[in-house]
Amino acid sequence: MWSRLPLPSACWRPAWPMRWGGSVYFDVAKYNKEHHYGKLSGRNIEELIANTRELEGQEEKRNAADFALWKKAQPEHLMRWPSPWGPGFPGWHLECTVMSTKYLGEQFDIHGGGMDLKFPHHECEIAQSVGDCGKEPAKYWLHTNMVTLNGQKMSKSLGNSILPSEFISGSHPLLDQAYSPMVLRFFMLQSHYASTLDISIEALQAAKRGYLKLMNGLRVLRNLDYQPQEGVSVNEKGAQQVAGLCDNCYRSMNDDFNTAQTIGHLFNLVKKINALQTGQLSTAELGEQTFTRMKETVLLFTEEVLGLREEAHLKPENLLDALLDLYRQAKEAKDYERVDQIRAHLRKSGVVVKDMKQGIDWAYEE
RNA sequence: GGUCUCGUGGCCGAGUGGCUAGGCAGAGCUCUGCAAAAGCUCGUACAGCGGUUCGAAUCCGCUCGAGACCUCCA
Repeated sequence: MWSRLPLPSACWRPAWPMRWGGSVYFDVAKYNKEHHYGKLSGRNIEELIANTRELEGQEEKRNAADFALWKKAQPEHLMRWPSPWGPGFPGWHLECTVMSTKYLGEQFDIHGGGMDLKFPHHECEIAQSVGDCGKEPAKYWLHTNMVTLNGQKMSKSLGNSILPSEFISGSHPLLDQAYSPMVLRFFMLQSHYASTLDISIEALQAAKRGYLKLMNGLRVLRNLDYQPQEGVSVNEKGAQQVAGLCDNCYRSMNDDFNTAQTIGHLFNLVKKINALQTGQLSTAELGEQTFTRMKETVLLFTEEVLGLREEAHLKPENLLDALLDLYRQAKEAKDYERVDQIRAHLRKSGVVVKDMKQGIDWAYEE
């Protein structure tokens, strides 16, 4: 991969790197004379150096805050590429900088990552980019907080770490069932990205039901259309309330991606949608403009902005079994009109019913 | 030890000085052949102590508790 990327020689100006043996380090102290190393995580270099302990393998650095740009490959090292300093491999921070520069340019809009990467990794990325081209790599940094499990940090040593794939399959002793990707997404969006999120069975179950409630609302909404009614005028207060909820969706997302609050507003709108379905509220009371706006807003925020979509939960086999059961009953009752009806319905899905001596089965229509 | 974050009702989780967050669970009501769904109503929460203020979950201080980073590897 590295052979296809612009290699460091083009990337580094001689201002801050310093060479040592076959490795190259970034001189943080020197950089800090002109720029603030630590601006992202609110640190200053004096404290960093004062608080650092002596560790092995750091003899090559001028001081502990320096970081490797290019590391000399030891003979047994598998990763190795040629460079002006001999065979080696890029430092961790440089990998990211070179890749993002190649694919996103010298400066891009948003750089995400867990808050554990804020220091030192992202500070180093900033220093490298500024050192190289004078620009900070990202306009905005978006740091997500950590996830805990039953109030404890997930870690391998505690034996409480669960892989994403294990959530989805449900194959983990700490899980009571499988949780689909959309349920997990909903679960995470219910908290702010910068807050810690605690995973527990109770919380996951609650999220699953909440997600299904939202999806049911969406399904109802898709089938709703504006119906004018004679003698029914727009309820201004109610319409304003709905319009306000639509505004709030935008407002909360614009407020540092407050997805939790946005979901809250969406649920308030789902209440209105359900009331419309059961006739406790009419679209005429809402007014065409407000109704249309509500429909567009809810679909936009749920599906496009939050990325929450309906997952197919229905098992076609079960539905087919149910229909064949009705078919069998109709046949026994000699209700041939109904029998033909069921056959016609199934044929629409490419399924033909097979009446055999041994019983009833089905096949794909050929 | 240093720097920083957090502690909200049974559970999860928004909210940063006065205005209903929301979801799940629970109770009651309406609707209903039964059941479900849905709607309405309810619990009056902000770790503890003290302070600032007309007023604090929200600001300040202290205490207790939880967590992150401060070093390597990625």
